[in-house]
Amino acid sequence: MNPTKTAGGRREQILREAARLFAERGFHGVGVDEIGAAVGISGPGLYRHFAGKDAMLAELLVGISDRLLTAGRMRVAETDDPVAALDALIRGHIDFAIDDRPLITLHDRELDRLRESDRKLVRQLQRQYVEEWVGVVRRVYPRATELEARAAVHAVFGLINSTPHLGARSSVPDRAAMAALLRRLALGALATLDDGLPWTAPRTDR
Amino acid sequence: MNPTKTAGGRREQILREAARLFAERGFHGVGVDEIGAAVGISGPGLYRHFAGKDAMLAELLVGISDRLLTAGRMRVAETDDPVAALDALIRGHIDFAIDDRPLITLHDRELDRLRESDRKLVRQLQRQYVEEWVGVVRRVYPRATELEARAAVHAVFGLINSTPHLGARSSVPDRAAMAALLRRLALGALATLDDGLPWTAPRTDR
DNA sequence: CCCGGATGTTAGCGAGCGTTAACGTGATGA
DNA sequence: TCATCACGTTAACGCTCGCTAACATCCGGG
Repeated sequence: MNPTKTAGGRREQILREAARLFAERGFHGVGVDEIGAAVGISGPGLYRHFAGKDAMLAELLVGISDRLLTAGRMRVAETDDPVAALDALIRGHIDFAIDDRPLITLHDRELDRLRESDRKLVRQLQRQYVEEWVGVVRRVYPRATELEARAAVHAVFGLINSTPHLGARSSVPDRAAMAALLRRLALGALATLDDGLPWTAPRTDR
Repeated sequence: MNPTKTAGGRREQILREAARLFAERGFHGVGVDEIGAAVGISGPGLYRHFAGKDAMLAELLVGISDRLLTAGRMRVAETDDPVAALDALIRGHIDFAIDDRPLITLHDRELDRLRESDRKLVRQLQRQYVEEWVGVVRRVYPRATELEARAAVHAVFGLINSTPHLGARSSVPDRAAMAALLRRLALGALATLDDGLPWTAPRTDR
């Protein structure tokens, strides 16, 4: 048993390439032949590892949602300080967005291509992840309403998940700088939840 | 000539429905028969108004990119105060994201389905729009580097464009509140560009 | 009155794609 | 030695889908 090229490794290799292709050209825009070619086999050979094209997408989306939720819960459970928990959530999500760009892209783009049952499962996992964030945000910023907190959490997801849109150009900051910048931006956005309700326009006199 | 149901009105109606369907199920996930059914005609009748399915997407994406850029330039040109210009850009983008959700969704999701020439045009318009933002941001926050400003602008786009992901549930704030919240979050995120470089972690003692 | 353009309709073609069928091959182990 | 299994291959089927062809209908103007 070769640990680097076992059957499980093959599956993971296929999933990795499929994720990349799906993110690049969309689920319907990628043929099984292309996925096969990306891993050195051709076309229908994939059916020795997966029940079908749909099954690959389902495994990808369920996997990412589950990992996000599990990691999020773990980070929150590790501390009693809500501020530290929020920071940990932000850092974790940023790491994920930077290191698994294709999956993040698929996560909120190809959800509707799933079978009813899988879609429901993914949505449930996503919702629980959001709830984890909302709970922490409301503890850090008790003046924010439930609706505000929820919308703000989604907005921060959009902020962090914007990373893939920058294209892998040379014009992008390196990993550490990018992560630090995204963290600052996310914390700065959420910090406005602490202000009084009639929020003032930015001062012109700086 | 009936101004409400002229030929141009028909085209716009088709474009509106096509945008909605493309945003819901993806470009490849929608058939021409569905688009036709959405406007009361069936299937190939669309070819009296558009050269093909690709042409509809192209017109949608070029249209939205052009409108964003034009409106952005106008707002920036209307004032000499960079802070006011930035606020105007933010407000304008928010209005767009809230009022034209399908188009915003398509804008950064189905770009690769275009012919080379159209894709190049859309990318050019998008780039110019980003440059408009980056220029204003750098005037407001001169301590930010070019790369930081550019990444921050993309992040703010992601933040504002997160609106469609909230689903049209009842659990979403009304238009005015949502717009105000997004504006606060965007301004709060960008405000961190003004801080000293070694950005401090959020204080625990609040 | 009737011509012609605008705007639809249905039937059908041709290509692409996901999937299955049938078959090959090399390693494993009783 | 040979049955078995894991893992691929190619051929082909059936369905969907974008698009075209051919034909209908309404309607305004000479």
